[in-house]
Amino acid sequence: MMEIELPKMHQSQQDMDLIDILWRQDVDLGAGREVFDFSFRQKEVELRRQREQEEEKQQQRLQDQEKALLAQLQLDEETGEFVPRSLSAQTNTTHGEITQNGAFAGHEGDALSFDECMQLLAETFPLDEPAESLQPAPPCLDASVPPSTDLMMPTNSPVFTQNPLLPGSLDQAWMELLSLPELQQCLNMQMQETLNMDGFLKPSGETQNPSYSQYLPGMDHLPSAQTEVCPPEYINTYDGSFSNMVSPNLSQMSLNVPDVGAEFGPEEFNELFYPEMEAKVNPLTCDGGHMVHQLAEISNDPPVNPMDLQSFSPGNFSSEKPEPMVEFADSDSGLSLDSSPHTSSPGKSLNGDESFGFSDSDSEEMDGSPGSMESDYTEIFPLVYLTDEAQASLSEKSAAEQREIKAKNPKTEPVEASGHSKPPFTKDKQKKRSEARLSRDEQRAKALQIPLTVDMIINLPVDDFNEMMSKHQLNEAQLALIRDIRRRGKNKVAAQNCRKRKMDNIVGLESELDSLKEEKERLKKEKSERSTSLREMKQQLSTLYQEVFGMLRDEKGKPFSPNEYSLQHTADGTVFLVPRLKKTLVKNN
DNA sequence: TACACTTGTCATTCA
DNA sequence: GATGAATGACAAGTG
Repeated sequence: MMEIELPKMHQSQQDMDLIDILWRQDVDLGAGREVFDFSFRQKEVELRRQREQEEEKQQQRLQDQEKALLAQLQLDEETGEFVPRSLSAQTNTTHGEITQNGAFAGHEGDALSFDECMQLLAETFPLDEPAESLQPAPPCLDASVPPSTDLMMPTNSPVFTQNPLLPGSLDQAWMELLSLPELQQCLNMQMQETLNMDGFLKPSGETQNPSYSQYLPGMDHLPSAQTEVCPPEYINTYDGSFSNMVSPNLSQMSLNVPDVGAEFGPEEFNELFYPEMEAKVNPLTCDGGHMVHQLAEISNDPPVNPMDLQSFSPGNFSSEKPEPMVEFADSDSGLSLDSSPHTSSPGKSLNGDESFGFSDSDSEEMDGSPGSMESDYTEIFPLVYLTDEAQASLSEKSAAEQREIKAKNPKTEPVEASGHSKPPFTKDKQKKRSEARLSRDEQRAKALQIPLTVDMIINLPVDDFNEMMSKHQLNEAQLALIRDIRRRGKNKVAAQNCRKRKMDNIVGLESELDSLKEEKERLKKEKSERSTSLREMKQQLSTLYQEVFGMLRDEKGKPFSPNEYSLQHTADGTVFLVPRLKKTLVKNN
């Protein structure tokens, strides 16, 4: 039975590979695979069925294995250091487990060939959906996929260079896969995400891999002994990330794969980048219950600082600019990144929590250096004001209530509290600028020690304002500044309202213009219809005229000549036969 | 670097 | 005359 089917299968496999090549050549043009051969699809369906059966067997085997591993991981979970993978995530990552870990495959005695790996990849990515295949959904965007799923991949890749059971071309293929820009971008995103979420590196290797994968473009060729310290479930995740990220047309991509560093063995790499980890985890193996015990042993050790790992990571050797890493470390404060107007999003900049650490003295110091780095802080500074809710509520309160609230929150943002929580053209960034602009007035007022808030100066009624002014002894400069602040504040609001009205007028006029255009088109159509109707009526009248005129006879029974006579009718409907000459005379009369 | 857009500010007019 | 609203014009910041 198998002797008969196998040759057939191989033949179909050859056809499939040939069509695969053709399809991958044209997939960039948007051609679907089914375009090439209809019979191929039938063969493909059969092949898929066979492979699905094989996969089911493999998956069943792997699931049993994973269950055992999960049971082992649960033991680690007692230490609080390891979180077991979800079954679904592992199920998605089971295909290539054997293929990616040569030692593991050898242990199972069920290693797949490179072609089989590629077939599994081709199945993983639906070939009849080139659009999706060309743009595989980054697994990092999939919440269901653990971050470590992707990040484990690069650390496992170098193992192929060490694995005598696998062909050398497989390593190159992995290098190509890892060199995919999309994959690297995704890995970098995962790296950033992981570093943002985790303050320390987990001993499970989830955060080791980010630091490693981040520099894959430059150093992905370096072999690593990471797989030796890697629990098998992470090796499983390798396949999941691979199948999720690698596009089926990867063979189309010609990449300059760096020479696999023969001078970099896994031990050298580990000594270079993970000296401590190597000392602790080298005895680890991927099989047996020893791993669990040793992993628990690692988990009890102090966690490795991710930045330390980054400093050890290959990126520092391949990157020409190690300085950004130092800056990145400073970004943990949450200020350096967001403080930059180029990198900070308006929403983040408006987040009061991030800028809450600035004090009044900070803003005053920053005010003296416009355009400098501190000026950016000056723009952030007013964001420590009340929240939007408080500002909105402030805008609705009376002046007295506002004064009361201002007493508690002296730095209430003036614009928001002035009843214009939503200026006409205000965006977040512009709102930030607006706040920064008014904060200068506030800082000027503070510099002159004006005992009134800018909001009070601007929004108080004249009587209340005068009363407040009379309560304080103000010098000339203070009075002038208060008048300027009040004038500018009111004018600013007026300008905003004016512009809003202008825009509303423009919108209204545009709408009116549209309606007028529609009316014009309707009238033109109506005119055309009327003209057509009139033309038809004239035609009918002419026909009727000729018909009636042709029926008229003189005394001799001869028809009247149309050149000598014509028919005319009066208002009462009476019709006369009038000679042409007489008709002319009648007209003249 | 040029350009468009937004916003703040000033000057002016009017009620 | 003082005040506020409205608006054109200009400058500065930003993408």
